[in-house]
Amino acid sequence: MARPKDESKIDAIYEATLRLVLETGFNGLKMADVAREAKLATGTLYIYFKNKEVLINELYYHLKKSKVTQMMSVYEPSDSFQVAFKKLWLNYFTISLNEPERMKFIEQFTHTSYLTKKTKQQGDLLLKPLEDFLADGIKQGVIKKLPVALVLSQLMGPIIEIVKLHYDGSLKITPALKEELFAMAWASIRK
Amino acid sequence: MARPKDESKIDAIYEATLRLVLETGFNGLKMADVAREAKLATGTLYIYFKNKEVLINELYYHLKKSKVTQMMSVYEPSDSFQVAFKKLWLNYFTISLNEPERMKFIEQFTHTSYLTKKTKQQGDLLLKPLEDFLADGIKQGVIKKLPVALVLSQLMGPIIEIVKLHYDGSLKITPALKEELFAMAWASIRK
DNA sequence: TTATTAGATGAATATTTATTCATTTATATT
DNA sequence: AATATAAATGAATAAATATTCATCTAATAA
Repeated sequence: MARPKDESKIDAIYEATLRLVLETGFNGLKMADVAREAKLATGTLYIYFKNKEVLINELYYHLKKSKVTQMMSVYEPSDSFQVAFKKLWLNYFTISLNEPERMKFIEQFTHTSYLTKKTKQQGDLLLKPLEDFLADGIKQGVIKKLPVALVLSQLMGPIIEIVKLHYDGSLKITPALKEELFAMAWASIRK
Repeated sequence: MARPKDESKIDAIYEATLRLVLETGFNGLKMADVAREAKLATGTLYIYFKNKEVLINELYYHLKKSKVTQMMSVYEPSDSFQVAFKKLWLNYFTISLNEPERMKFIEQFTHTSYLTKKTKQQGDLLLKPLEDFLADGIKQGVIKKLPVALVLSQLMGPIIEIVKLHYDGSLKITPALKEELFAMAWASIRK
């Protein structure tokens, strides 16, 4: 029996934080700036997020979850490994190019101490379906027998770097180039 | 006719800054902490570096230069492309594993606004010999015909990710694994 | 040996910024 | 409508920190 929280504010805060964090990093992020950008009073921020650290951790999980969900949405278990792999890779690459901010944010925090152990764990958990998929490829003898984490690094690494180049404006990605990059990724992990 | 600067202090400052920046990022870096860690008074820092931004920019260039120099030191022009490529790749990978802090620092700042245009330019210039080497491989028809920046991303990307895994303690790199990773890198860019 | 000069010091200053809280406002229930 | 409750506000507070500067110290050169 009172005024309800306006859930749309959470999205506005997330959006503002994402944009500003990429400019400044965690410590450079000003709560007052987030508030202004999200069109709220600073005090209102603290109704939705206990403090700056919590805000970052929740945004991290939110972004990682939305990204992984979007990526896995094209997965069809009836596909062969190769077909599914290509769908997933192209989808992931396209998503990353289209939302480089989300990718950069996730990438920026994954290996830092701003994330709590719990957030890291929860984030890693999201990748489980993908890891299972790759583990199956190894079991089938279609891709190289290596630690799954390493296969993931081999696949993610170039994408991260290439998206950054693209983001900086120093590289234009054509459809043909995309195909070529997929071929390179596949060549590197296939048996 | 006066007391001379103690150049060894620069190294101490660099070392302290590197260690602390990896914990905290640029904005989290406290000049007072740098001074304490380098065993100087805070005021002394400002004798050697005009301010925090200059310190970071100079350290970035210093680290990138030392890394590239160390990498290129194994290059012998008389080697075939393949032989030279393997030497360079293995050397770069080993160096990165041995000095992950240096790698992480460079990687952390390369695509951010803390670096001045000038520092970025100077840093890019250091890679010229490597780019020439790769361009030659393309010309010889040994590796895929693609923008050199993209070939570099394809090669650096996995290394960066794998070094982070190793740094976090979640992956041990054996000599056999190193060979395997080289093979994957080569498979991805060979024609 | 002594004068000169620049390095070294660290407390003080000036600025920035996360978080709190007294007050106001809007909504849901009665 | 009236009331109760929680959201919203933004100025005030408290804490942190980059940089400066008056003072001291040590090395050079005459």
